[in-house]
Amino acid sequence: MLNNAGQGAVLTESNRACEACALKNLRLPRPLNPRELELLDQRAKASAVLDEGATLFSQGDSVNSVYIVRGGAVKTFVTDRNGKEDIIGFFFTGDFIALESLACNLYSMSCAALTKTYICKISRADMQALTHELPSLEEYLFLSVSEELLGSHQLSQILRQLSADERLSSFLLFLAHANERHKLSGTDLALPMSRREIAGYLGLAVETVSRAFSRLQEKQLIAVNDRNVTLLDIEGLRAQSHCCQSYRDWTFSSEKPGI
Amino acid sequence: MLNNAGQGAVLTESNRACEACALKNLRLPRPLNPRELELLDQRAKASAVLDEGATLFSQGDSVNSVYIVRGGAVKTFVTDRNGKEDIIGFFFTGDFIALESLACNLYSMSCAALTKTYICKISRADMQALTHELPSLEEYLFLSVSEELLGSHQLSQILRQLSADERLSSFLLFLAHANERHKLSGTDLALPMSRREIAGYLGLAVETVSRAFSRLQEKQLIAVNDRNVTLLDIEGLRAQSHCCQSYRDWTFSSEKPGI
DNA sequence: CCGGGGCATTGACTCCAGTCAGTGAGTGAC
DNA sequence: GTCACTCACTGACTGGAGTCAATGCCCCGG
Repeated sequence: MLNNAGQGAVLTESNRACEACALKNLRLPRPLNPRELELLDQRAKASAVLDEGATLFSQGDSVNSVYIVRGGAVKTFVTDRNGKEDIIGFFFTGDFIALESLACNLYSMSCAALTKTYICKISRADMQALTHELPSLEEYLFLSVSEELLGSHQLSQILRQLSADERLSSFLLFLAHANERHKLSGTDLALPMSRREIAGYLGLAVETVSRAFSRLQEKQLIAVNDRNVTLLDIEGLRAQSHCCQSYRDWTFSSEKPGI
Repeated sequence: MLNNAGQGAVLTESNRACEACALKNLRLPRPLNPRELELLDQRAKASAVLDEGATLFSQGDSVNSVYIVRGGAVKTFVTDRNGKEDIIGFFFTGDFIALESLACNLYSMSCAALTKTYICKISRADMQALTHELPSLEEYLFLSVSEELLGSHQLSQILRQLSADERLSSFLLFLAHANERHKLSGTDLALPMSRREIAGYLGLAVETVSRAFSRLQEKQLIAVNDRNVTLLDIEGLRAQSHCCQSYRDWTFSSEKPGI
């Protein structure tokens, strides 16, 4: 099912592209200062290129590294007894992947690429050294995971309260938000994930996701062309997803406090 | 609805009970070392006693402190437009409450006591000072929030996949687990929360929770007497809740790695 | 070229959980 | 004592989402 197994995925040592790369685009609880960036950059030598569908790590693998998406998109997921994938999260350029796994020895989830994806890798040992050199990085990690947790609470709320159409509206707004963070269109979305993956994330059946797309289109809220979706009426979508303005908005509002 | 409002709840300065108190029982990603404990202890002077239903903080309040449950139980929640409470989490003796809120200026949720509850309070400034004196505490906080996040993933899984009976089974096993952490019975549970609160946590209607209790009782898996529940067949319950052995088990397995 | 497979969509049917309604027990105010 | 209120439970009905099935599209390989 997944080509290109595991940790072995095309690692190119000392890939100097890192120097110019997207670490600066790390999703920010607060901006990294130059010194933090420089040190991170020095450590983040090893990188990987994942083809679509390739696995970065699997549930049960030991946690030896931290990964950052330098470009592209990945999903984290667990596979239930029926073979259905339960999607835990999507990660885009600049995101730490499953940072919270550092609290464990073994991954409790798998990670695979949605599209061709470039990964920065920092070994656990390097990360440990870094956080000792640079206490503010530890704080940064705390803030990052905290924001993930706040986002997860919102997802839980969505899963508890919202109908299929509302869930999909929330999800599209979340993607639009992610797009905007990367200076892409906030209305024209090229979904990197399949309907099945959306279903696995939103806790719906594939057919239900498909029908929800159709209904939102009928309501003139979006225009759907396969994986290309145009948001026609952001306010209408926001109204649909009432519970939360847009996924993760809380966590990104106003300036950032320290601990 | 909630008696006894907010931050003002019966703060007794310099309550020396702290010295002997439950900070040692902090839920552990790893044990705090004696120095960490001592420093925490010194700072955690101010404490609060909350009557049942009393609010510790409300959505929108500014985040000025960290709170730890010294004894009792609290819920964190948001109230939706229909006045229904969406329960985000339950916290018991030794737990940090909504630690991830340190990443924000304002609370994105409210917190209220389920029973008479004793709270330790550490001001944000003290916390900041502490983490500078004691870098390993920062790591501790990172691990704590990471584990919360891993737990939240499991909850999301529960909300996505499981039927009402299965959700309740998972929840009861989670409570049993929490009980065991506090050296209480893992089979005889005195639920500190109402059916409505369980419903708000599991994303169900109150009536559905009630019916789920009845069905689990019919199946001889539990014995229900109002808020006193006896788990008769742990393995049967575990089978019901298939997705995850027991809520948070992942996060508490094996020894604890550092970053 | 055609066949196989995955993806997306749509329709028909089923069923679980929500809603509405009614009951009884317990508690607190007066 | 009564009244009002909350909590827990149960029954009857409804509806939204899951399931099963069929279709069309596209891509890849032989």
